[in-house]
Amino acid sequence: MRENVLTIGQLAKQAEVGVETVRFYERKGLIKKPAKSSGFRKYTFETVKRIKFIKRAQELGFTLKEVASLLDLRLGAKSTCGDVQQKAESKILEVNQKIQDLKRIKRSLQNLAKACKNKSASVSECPILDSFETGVRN
Amino acid sequence: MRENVLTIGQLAKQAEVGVETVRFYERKGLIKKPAKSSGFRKYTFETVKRIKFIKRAQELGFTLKEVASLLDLRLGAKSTCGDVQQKAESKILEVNQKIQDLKRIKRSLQNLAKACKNKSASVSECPILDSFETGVRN
DNA sequence: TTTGACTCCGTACCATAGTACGGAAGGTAT
DNA sequence: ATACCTTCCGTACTATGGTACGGAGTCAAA
Repeated sequence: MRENVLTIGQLAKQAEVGVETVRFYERKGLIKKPAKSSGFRKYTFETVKRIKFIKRAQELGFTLKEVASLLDLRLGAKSTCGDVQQKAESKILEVNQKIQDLKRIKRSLQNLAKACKNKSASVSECPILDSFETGVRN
Repeated sequence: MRENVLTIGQLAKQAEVGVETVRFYERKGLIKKPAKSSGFRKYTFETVKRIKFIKRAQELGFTLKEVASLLDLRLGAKSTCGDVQQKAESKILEVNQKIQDLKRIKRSLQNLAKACKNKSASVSECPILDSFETGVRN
């Protein structure tokens, strides 16, 4: 079996998930039903990418439902170009907000590390809680 | 009741969560057990911040366990300054990686929106799946 | 002082995202 | 051909992060 197709086990290994996870994603419509040969699923490497994307997007705080909507943006046969563009732009705003908030957390962590280095400031005064306060300071 | 303390209901409203969520966080050790007066929990506004931080950090892909470890960084009575500094710095790396990955997703979405605007490129060719591919392209 | 709203606590239930199980059938190496 | 591995499918179980329920106590305003 070396013809550019993968069994579910090989796919799972490449994508660093369990076989059951692949079938779970299929049931949830996150990956499309693959061709089958004598009842066995046959995947292409495209699906490896797709699963890796799903896993990472999850770690970035998107639910599987949201990941699905990210992935479906491009192949909505029924959605118009304008729809897709609009959805993409609203996702961009959302992503931007996440980036900003992570930067705040990062700055808080940097302050904490610095305070700790100097031993000058009391560590228990670390402003991490203020990360999302007021939106201006910090 | 206007003395700079909050009942659990007032706290929940301020923090935009349910009362049950507050009690859940308390059970999980994410917020410390508050003072009680005649059996009723009394909170300060500090806890509002704390809960908002928890909620947002979750949306950024941290589990409650991870949020706890972020919050506990600063008040580890038993951990040395060096420990805290090291942990903070490893969190910073993690946060940086999230930021980078979100930027990739953002660029993919921008390409998608642009392709859609021009109608020149085939939308189904959107490279969103390549976001986490190879780490160089994109 | 009664009424209504809020709180107490424990327990039970829920959705999301998997993970495990088990028996049958197909594929592969010796 | 025999073993062994993988896959098949359905169902059941798990962990996380809440959400709801129910009966009792408390508070505050009319």
